[in-house]
Amino acid sequence: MTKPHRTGLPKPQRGFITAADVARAAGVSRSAVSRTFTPGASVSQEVRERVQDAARAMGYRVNRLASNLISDESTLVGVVGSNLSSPFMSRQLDELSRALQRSGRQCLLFNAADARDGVEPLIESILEFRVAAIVIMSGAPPSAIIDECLKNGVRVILVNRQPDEAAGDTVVSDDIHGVGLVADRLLRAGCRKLAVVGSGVPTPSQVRRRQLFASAMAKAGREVVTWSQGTSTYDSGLEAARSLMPGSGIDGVFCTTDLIALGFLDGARACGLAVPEQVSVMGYDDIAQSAWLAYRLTTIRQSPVDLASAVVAALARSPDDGPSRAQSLLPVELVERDTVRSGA
Amino acid sequence: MTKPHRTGLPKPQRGFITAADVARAAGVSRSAVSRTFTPGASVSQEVRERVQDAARAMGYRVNRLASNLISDESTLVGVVGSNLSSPFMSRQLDELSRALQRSGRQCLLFNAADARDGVEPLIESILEFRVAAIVIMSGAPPSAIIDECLKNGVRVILVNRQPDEAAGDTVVSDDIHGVGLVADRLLRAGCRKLAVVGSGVPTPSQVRRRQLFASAMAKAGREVVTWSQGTSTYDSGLEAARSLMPGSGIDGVFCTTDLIALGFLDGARACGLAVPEQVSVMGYDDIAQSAWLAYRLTTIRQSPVDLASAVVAALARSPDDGPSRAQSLLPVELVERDTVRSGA
DNA sequence: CGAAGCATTGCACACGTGTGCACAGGCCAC
DNA sequence: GTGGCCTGTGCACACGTGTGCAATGCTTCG
Repeated sequence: MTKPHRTGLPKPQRGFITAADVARAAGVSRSAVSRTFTPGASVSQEVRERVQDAARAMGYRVNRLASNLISDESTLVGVVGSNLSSPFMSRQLDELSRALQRSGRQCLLFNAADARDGVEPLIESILEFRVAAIVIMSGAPPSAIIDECLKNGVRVILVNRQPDEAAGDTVVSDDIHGVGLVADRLLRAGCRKLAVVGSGVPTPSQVRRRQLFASAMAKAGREVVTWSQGTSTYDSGLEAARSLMPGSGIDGVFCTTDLIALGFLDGARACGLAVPEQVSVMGYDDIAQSAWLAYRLTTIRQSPVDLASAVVAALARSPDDGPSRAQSLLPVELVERDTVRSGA
Repeated sequence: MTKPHRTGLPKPQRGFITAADVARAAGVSRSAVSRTFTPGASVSQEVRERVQDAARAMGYRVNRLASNLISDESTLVGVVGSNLSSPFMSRQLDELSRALQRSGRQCLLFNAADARDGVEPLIESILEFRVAAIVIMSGAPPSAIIDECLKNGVRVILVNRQPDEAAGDTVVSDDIHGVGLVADRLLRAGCRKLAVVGSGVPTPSQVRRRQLFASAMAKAGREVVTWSQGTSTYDSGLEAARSLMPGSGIDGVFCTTDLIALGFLDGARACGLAVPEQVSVMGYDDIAQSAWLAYRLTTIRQSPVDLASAVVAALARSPDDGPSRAQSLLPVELVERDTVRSGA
């Protein structure tokens, strides 16, 4: 059912005021109205004011659908993510959406939580809106569809995804350095028997951190127990501590995510283990909750603000240079709190 | 700078495939292509298959900008919120975006965090995209602009806002019942000197809960101390406990938000107060962290899933019935944990 | 005073799609 | 055999906007 053809009524009840309406009211051509709202266009001061007054009075707003349709320069950015309510992801989304807005873009959000058959249909859907770019913070898009995005002039930015499989710009946390800091700190605390606790879901950062930690410890000649089950949640950490720790002799634990680490801390305490006297625990991300007095988790900080800036910077790069494959490494930093034995 | 006029090249390098391209390749008219992708349109099986094959091969995707431009039936929903990284808000956004997607809509997200001069310019910007509706989860939009949305056929749904000031549908948590549960529970625990702790930002739910609690306690003849400073964060709760509790004799506290309550708990413990033996503490929202072993906060649950359903239901109501002012009350529920003395 | 330059404005086309209308062709019933 | 009905298809218009091109009027310089 389409909009009924403009009736003879002077003011159509439904639908928005168009530039033609404003032009008629201001006694100018429609072009003049369009130029009034186009920065840098040539309009006399007098006409501009007349148009602006009429537009204000009538409640005129440029129709960006029509505008984008013709100008081919969209300010829409598709963002796909899952676990939007997890502390780290929600923080990332918060900062990203702010940065996008500050740079004059809009954020078309797609939640991948229900995407049982991958993010591909989501990306298809995003492309229908002719976005300028797609930011993927979750899921593993097949490289075929990424290539198709790029072919159509849609930038693709992968956040913490494997960069070697597909094209597109990549923004990744410096896991090598970060996990190195973790390994150093736990060794300095004198830990002899280590564990790495992560989720069973093989997201790129999960497996990467686990492998980096294992190899660093192997190099130092330390034994490492691996626990990977469930999802990346507080409950997983809780269960890990309960079923892994009692009588194990483990005295140093790296949780691949702060959220897991906090659950692990509570689980360890419930088992009667003293942190950090008997077990040292480290996390990764530095979510807000890690600073809470009940936890004071020693962890690795990666800054969502930096991530947002990096994404916007990647967006700003001229797309005419062809499908770039630039990778930006985000700095990380050790945050000392109270869950690792002092290295004295 | 507009797209260069279609050159003589058989395959334009930039930009998307159009329905006309597909029609040419499949040897049919452009109408046939359009009808193939329009559910319920009349196309023969043979043509449909030929079109679909060509479309798949060429990577054709309907341009929803052009489609929305003409059909006037947008599936885009503007969502404005702030504090997107707070546990409760991020959970709400998570559920809302999922529910919107499940109902075939898309979510255009606007972060109001940087909006120093109100959400009005944000709403202006949203309207330029000719969204079907706007969901406002934050900020206090002037009723003038809400009326203008409605006049243009854009539904407006206010989440936990004051419904009496402006038109538009409203979805609110049942604060009256919820705060009633809080008051009952604290009285049943035998608390004699109460405090209500909230942020200094006068959001509707903040002031509402504070007032309801104060009047309920006044009715029961109990003294109530009010503390409202800072924002609705963990740190506010922490500071409140430190500067309010020592030597005050307060034995029952209602924090208007779980996040504040968790900070308050840590602050109270830091002051050497035993919870719930010396102080009973209750929150509101039931965020995930409240169930963590370090806190086990007794609180009021309001379900973000219910909220999302209510918003989608409001969206589904026919807009032809004129600007409705329907209000849906979300049920709340007492969650008993360990921060309130047993009522025995 | 005339010519040239410049600012301003309107016309007309383009963007990509949905769909009413007319028309063609096949099928069925009388 | 012929008229009526139904299905399928193409033409053409509409949606609201940006902008190149030409025309107009004004200013300035020689």
